[in-house]
Amino acid sequence: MQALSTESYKGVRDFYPDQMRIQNYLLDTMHRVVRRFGYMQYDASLLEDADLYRAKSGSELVNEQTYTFTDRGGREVTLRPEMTPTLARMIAGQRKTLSMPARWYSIPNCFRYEKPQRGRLREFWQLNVDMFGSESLYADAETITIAYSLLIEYGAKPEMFLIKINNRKIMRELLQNICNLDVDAEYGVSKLIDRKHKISEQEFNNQLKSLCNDFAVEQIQNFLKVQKIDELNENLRGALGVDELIQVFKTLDSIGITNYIFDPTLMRGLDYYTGVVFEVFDSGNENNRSLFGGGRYDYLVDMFGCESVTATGFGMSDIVVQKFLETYDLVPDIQSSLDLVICTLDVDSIDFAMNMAQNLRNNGITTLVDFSEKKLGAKIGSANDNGARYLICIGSNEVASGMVTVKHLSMRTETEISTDLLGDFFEKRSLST
RNA sequence: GUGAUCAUCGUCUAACGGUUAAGACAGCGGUUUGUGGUACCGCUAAUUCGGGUUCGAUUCCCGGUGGUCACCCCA
Repeated sequence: MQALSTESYKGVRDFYPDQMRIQNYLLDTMHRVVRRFGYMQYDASLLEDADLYRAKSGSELVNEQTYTFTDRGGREVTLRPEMTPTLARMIAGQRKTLSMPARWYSIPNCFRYEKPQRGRLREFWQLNVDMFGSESLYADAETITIAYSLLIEYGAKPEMFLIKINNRKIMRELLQNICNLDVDAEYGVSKLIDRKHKISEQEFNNQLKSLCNDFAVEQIQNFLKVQKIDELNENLRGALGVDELIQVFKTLDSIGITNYIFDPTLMRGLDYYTGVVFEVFDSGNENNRSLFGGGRYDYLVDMFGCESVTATGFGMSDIVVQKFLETYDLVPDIQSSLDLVICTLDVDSIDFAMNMAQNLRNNGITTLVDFSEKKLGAKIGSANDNGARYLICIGSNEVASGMVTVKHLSMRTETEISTDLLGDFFEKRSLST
């Protein structure tokens, strides 16, 4: 019989303890920062009815880029490729009873059937932060502030990343009302602008000319050259989207966030965005890559047949954050931690040690009993490697006398104490060190 | 999905169309039978899989698998 492979399934990761500590750090930081803004956690199953994604994005996506299968009852099931449709479903389901605005977050694992690459795997964890039921632009500003705060909390400096901001409404005003494009042409131009940085100037202009007339081409080219919001030409200055952005920028300024720019070329791929959109970029010279982003999507809940609920939010994947932190050497060296390791010196002392350890654990002290038959020196070494703060050896002397020697491993000090008093000893110590 | 590129002990590296595939780290054991990781010695452990060329393939060729890069897509 052929041996089974020890490799994990294609495109997913095993989290050995060393990686799990990092993963926990990444996710714990997300929880901490987002809760600090008053957001409440929700979650759902990773299984969803495949129709949920068909409704939103067309069947091609569902069939080719998701894990979709038929269950024993003949239902089409999809492993969630993202959280937003699930969230919209949950919001719609409780539409009448939720108090708005609702500030919700989640860190689901999501699955995409794609060819894996670095930073892009088939399973990933994605922080989702969303606010429902507020059409205020302060909601958009708050969302961007959370995104900013997360990276700062991870240890990033503002100059390490750049927040690009745009408003879909400006583009819609330009393409629909000023250039008078039909729906197809508008869609084509949008996709083209999204790809602008990937193709040459020449190529871009050629494709643009094939999509719309000379007047529109000139308008669009002029618009895309704009560097600052107040440089927008007369036609657009009065547009609703411009005023909205000015207000969001004012709020960001008042908070002290300076590493943002207005970027007229920023589209974000998603069709469901309706207003302010933003995307955070690594500002390092080598990889100017997109880290994550989000924006306003006011009509997504409509597909559940209920009253519209305004919404704004963003998503951020664990993998992208980790790669970003690695390039700036910001991944902390996290040690596992143990309050105490008890080393047994002979087999007859193990029961005594086990009993002692259990009493300490009942007092909330993290205690490991090393009952292996290794040399004592090796046991002390591995206690150190495991991040233990204190060490106690138990042999026949200790069992007979009830007195133990507590070693503080890093300070190399020893304290002799009765086993009865150990609970108090650690309770006092854990408060101080 | 398309194209490119890579694949050697658990990890990082070395070597070669030909005798037993080398080293370091890690792990385990010993020198040391109740107290600090050291030092010294030893042990464990690999050519991704399948096919082809060849007297002989880990090496060359083809294919699979997996990683990486670009495209596609990026929710």
